[in-house]
Amino acid sequence: MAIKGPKGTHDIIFNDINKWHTIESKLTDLMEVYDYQEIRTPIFESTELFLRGVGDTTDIVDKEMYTFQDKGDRSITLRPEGTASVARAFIEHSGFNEVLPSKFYYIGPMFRYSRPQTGRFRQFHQFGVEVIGSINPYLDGEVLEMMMKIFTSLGIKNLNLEINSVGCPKCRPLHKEILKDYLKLYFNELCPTCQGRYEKNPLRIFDCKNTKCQEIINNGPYITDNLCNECNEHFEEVKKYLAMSKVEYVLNKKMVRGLDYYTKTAFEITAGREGAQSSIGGGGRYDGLIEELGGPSLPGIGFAIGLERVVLTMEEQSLFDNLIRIRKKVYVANVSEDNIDAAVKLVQNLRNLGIVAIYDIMTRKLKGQFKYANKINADYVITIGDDEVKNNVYQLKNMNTGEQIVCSYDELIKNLGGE
RNA sequence: GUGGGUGUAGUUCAGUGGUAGAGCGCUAGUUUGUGGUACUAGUUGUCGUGGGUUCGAGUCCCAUCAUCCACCCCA
Repeated sequence: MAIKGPKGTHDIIFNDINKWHTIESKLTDLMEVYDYQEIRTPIFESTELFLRGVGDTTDIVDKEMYTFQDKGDRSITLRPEGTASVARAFIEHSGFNEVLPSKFYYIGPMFRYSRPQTGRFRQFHQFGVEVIGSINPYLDGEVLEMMMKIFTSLGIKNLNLEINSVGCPKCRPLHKEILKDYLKLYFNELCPTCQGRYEKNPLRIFDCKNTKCQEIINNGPYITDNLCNECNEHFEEVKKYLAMSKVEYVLNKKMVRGLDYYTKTAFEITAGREGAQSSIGGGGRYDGLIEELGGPSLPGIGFAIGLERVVLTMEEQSLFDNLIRIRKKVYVANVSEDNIDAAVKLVQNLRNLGIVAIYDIMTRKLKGQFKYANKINADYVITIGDDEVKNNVYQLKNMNTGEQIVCSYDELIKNLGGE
């Protein structure tokens, strides 16, 4: 039995890789425009980083981490998300002594041990952005606007941005008490999961799908009603920026995100997929994280986009159909084996001019070579035979129009767009 | 972690307990130096794996593994 890839992993192979390249190049282009720098951190870290950074009441840490002991008996974890690593690297390299804010983006694999299903893998890929060092609410707005621009520039439709404010260490504890006082009255009616959440993280009850729990929580106090002045003003400014930038959003007072480090602005974005795994990105502000991880008290904000879900959404919306290949492909065919060396030489010359060129390495007959050229979507086929070699001319066929001309080397290069 | 579906060719899938199949793809051919269409031929199978029932199992039963879908959670 042949060995298969581990559960929850997938290969990006054959034509699929073009989809990823398309997305990645769009992303890196945009990041340049916004003047963000790429950061590459290791894909494994000390387990402790995630325990402290992501939070040990989260499901991610609780049950989804790939953790193991290495040969030096260190506890290692494959990163389940990117923010903690970026924060760690920022602190470790004293980013706070450099010009602020630090603006990073990253792209790479993440690992979570969960049951795979549509749009969910154990090794999956995220693109993410982190900005450290500014508390300005306009930054929240800019980051949101940028995230939306990523999706719209890829052509993705039916986007739905939801935002909320989850408060800060000043107002959230107070709100939690108010919420708990309210929930106490209905405690016995909550589902078992939510009864457990009551002590550990009552805000998460908002996420419950149970209709009874929803009924109870819908009539309860919302965090946005109990924000401190600072958080409230901040949130108002964020919304002002979004209105100014014509970024459409829905205020979702019930949204509470699954990671402990979020403060103030939190957001999530979906793209019209029905039900399961419709979320293609999310993020928020994390003003306490840098300090929590041993750095100075600096605010931060970021988001992550699930690339598998972007690919899935783009496939569903048929957005890969009209990908335009900018570089033309030239196939150099030989009439017989005697002409192969001439074909090779031509291919080498074309390549030196930056023209994409290939020739037959399967010793196919001429007809077979044309079939092959057609299959690989060659734009041109140049045929080399004894006549052409003798007369120093080239048969150039445009595979899209079917037109074929005889030309000199200079004309050939000119036709192929070379210098 | 919970629940459901499916495992047969590269792929998508037929296959009533009795000789292993089709479409697509791929490879080659259809006499002369030219693709897409058409036609012809070929295409590698421990029918996921291990047990059981049976004269006989791709088919029925059990187990196991894999995979897909949904829940949970998230991207």
